[in-house]
Amino acid sequence: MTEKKNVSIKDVATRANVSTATVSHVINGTRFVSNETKQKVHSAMNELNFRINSVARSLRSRRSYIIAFLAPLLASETSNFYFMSVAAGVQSVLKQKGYHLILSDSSDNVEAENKEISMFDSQMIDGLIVAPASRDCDYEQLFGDYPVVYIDRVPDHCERDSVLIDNKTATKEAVQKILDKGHQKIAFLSGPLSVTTTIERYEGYTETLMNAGLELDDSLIRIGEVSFENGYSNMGDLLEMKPTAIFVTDNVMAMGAMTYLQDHSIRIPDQLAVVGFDDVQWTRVTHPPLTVIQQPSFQLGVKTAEVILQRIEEGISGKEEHRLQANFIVRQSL
Amino acid sequence: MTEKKNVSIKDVATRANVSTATVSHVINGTRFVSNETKQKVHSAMNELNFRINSVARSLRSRRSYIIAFLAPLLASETSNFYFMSVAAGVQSVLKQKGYHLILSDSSDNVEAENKEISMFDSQMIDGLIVAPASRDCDYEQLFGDYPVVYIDRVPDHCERDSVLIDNKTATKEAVQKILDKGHQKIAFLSGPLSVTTTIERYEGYTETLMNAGLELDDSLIRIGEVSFENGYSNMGDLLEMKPTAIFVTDNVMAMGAMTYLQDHSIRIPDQLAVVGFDDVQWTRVTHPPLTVIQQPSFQLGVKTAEVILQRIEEGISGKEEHRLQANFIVRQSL
DNA sequence: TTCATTGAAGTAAACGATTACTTACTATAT
DNA sequence: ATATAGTAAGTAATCGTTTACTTCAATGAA
Repeated sequence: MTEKKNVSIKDVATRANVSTATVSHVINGTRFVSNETKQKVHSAMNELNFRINSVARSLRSRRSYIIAFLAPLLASETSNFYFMSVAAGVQSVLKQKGYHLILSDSSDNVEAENKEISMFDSQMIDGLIVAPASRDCDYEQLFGDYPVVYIDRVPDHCERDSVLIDNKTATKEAVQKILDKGHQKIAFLSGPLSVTTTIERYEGYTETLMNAGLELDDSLIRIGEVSFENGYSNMGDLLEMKPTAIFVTDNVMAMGAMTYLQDHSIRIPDQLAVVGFDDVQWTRVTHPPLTVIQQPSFQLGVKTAEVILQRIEEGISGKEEHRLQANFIVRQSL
Repeated sequence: MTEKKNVSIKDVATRANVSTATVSHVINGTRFVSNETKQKVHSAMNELNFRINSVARSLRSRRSYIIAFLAPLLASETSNFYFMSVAAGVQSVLKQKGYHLILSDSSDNVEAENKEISMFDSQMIDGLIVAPASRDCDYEQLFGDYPVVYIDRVPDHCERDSVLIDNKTATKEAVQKILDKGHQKIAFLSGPLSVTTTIERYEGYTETLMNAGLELDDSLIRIGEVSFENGYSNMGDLLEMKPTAIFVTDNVMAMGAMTYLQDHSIRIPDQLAVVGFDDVQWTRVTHPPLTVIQQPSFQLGVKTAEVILQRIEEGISGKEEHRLQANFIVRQSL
């Protein structure tokens, strides 16, 4: 790389015949500078093609304008882009405010996650947005001196702000809709109950059935690792219990399930009604298009960004819970 | 935020009764330090819960271990996750090497893109990976003093390394396969020819037809903004020209097109054979599953990360073109 | 005329690491 | 005994900003 010496604020100051303090204040608008002087400084900056060194700035001002987002971004084989969409929402807000976003992948694995967290030191980031991989991990001791906001899920003893989807309400609504269609044997297919998100959905399902005076039938409930294959095979198993409807809480598993149904020419919704989670692209082009609970993923990111930005501004961490409502998207699979 | 004073290398040095230089060398392994002293330093670091300040480190060492990825990440309404998948590939390599990734969205818009580039100053990032929004923009003057690698596409007068998909070869192979099935009237649906990627695909299509001794029929060719709606409506228009097969170069448009075909109960591949681009999730669950050209998006990211990391190591920018081969995934739509 | 006030800009000490240069000591060769 | 080389670690300048504190001149009041 060419050893171009960097143009510093000092060079600008010399050229404009002012002090570095003045240059800095012109750049940041942090104190009054006469128009005349401002002009001189601006000219000097242009002539020298000055670019501020944000690292030096961060060091001194203790602000980096960088926020980290830690989530299972690259997770499963059939990549789950849910968090990417969330990230897009975060990004859209930060961008406007002049912040940068660092994306980190936790692989939904506590160790990888902890390692990532310790890679961020307090000076490097102004805040952290995290979708915790585990419920029982003492995150507090890992965090540095910056605001933290949990997104999508929270650990057991949550001491921070959180922005979540109202999973239980959404699930209850969906299951109720299924009941309203006259179904009694409603299967439930889901990922492991190791994150609050899944637990809430599970509770929504069981509570709704119980409220309707139905017995819970364990053989209609399948919980397993999230994967296409798992969705596919579990669908086969569940079908033997003769359900008339199925509710799938994860879109990757749902895709496996739908593929199974398609491979075996099961007519939807006649033979089996299907309701899924997440309004991902493919749900619109299946035959028939899938009825789903749509999580406002982008909005989730937007809200989270807003919350963390405010905390950064205030200079304090908080412990507020924000819930976003999901939408029930009616298509033809129910 | 609590005004916790940060533990610095100085505090560690004092506690361990050594100099800051020694502490630094212990941390970085940059010169020999006796085991005894190393021990003292490590103990002191643990006792004080020392975390290195990477900002100060960057300032002095002129290395940030941050690489930026600038691409149309959040692009269209029906979010196109192609670049997210590429980012995942980049990320997987960087993570191993202790680098961080900053994701920036260009919105495929030159102005937004230029603004983003100028937000990165030379100290902040060690390298830039960019999918240029435009062919005719003088990027060189915008870049700072770091290696740059173009990904997926290149601008007109490319002076940098690039990592690309061999679009032309892939397209030729695909179109040839369509011809081999006996089709003569092959429609072509694509996004604007404003990026090299699309141009190469267009050339692949025309050349293959010409090589086969067929006349090019402009009425079978549709080029327009990338969107679901555009895919949908263009599919309708094209159908009037009675093609027996269609090649769609963009997955968002393909989704629109497939939806049109499904809505109008066109039998695939009997009435119309379809070949798409990108092996995105939904192509596996359409009826029938779509035959596509699969771009090794994750691998593209991996390769790019490797290239830029090497340039950073070498300290020089280069101008090499790397091409990755795409795969033809045969499913039932052809 | 003198002193206080205000306005505009300068001085220099941080921020927390890295690193070129120097030092102090030990061991070996002459 | 002295010069020489080698080993382990210390000193302090430096990276490029921000910012608390100071300065200087001009203005107006007494």
